[in-house]
Amino acid sequence: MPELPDVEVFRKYLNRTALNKKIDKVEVRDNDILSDHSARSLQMQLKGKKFKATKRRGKYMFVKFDKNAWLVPHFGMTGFLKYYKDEDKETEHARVVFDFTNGYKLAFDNQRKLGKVDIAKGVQEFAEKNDIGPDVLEDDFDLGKFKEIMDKKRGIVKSALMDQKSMSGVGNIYSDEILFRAGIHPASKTERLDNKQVKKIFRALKTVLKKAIEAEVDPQKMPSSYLLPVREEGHKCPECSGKIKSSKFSGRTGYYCGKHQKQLS
DNA sequence: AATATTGTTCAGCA
DNA sequence: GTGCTGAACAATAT
Repeated sequence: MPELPDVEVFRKYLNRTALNKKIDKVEVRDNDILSDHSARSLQMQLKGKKFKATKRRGKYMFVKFDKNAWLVPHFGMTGFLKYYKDEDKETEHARVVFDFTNGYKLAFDNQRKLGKVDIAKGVQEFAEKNDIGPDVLEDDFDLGKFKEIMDKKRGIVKSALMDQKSMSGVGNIYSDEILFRAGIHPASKTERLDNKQVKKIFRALKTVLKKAIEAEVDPQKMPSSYLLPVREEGHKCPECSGKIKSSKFSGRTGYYCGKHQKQLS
């Protein structure tokens, strides 16, 4: 699940549930999830504090709990947040649980343990240290900037969009959706795209991600002309008379329409 | 039972 | 050194 729109939805969820509640303790149920710091130091730093504000950069979420101190959840391939009170509401793979003094808890659920919970001094500092590119939904990520980045990229365009060092936020699912809307084949070489095509991809990128956030990431609420609700091999293309195909691109399975997304030679 | 999976990192290669 | 690709990682579903 967790690409940019998913993380944005989780961030808003945290904002309306766990913000400004006093933290009583932190339960670390799986140490794989922690980055460098220990469970003990996480507990010591957070006890008695409140989550004060949230930010997001690409697929990373930032939760402020002190001056120059942010919790940084990252979900990996699976995961979400859950705020609850009763034990029986607890989710199956709650790896880190924040207990609040009001009796509620916030769980960082992460089935496959590829997610991480880190601590940073700030968004900028964390982004530089971890080489995370500009967030694609920021206002200053405009067509000029996108063109500049794409000009430097080689290889298949789907991978270029998914390279978090160049720009952050787009993953496997949404790169498919973006290229589907732009009518570009996922395996097109980035260096072969003309200005018009780059512009088309840029437009699609902004629209698709915004729409997904609006739809709260529910495929059923996405426009019916989108690929997402019908992302399976052999399905009829919602845009034209073509059929949906799938194939491996740089090791990831991508879906596209065999008719209106033509491969560049 | 082998194979797939929404992310990131790193070895291998050009 | 740089940049791209594919395997590995973990746990579960089909």
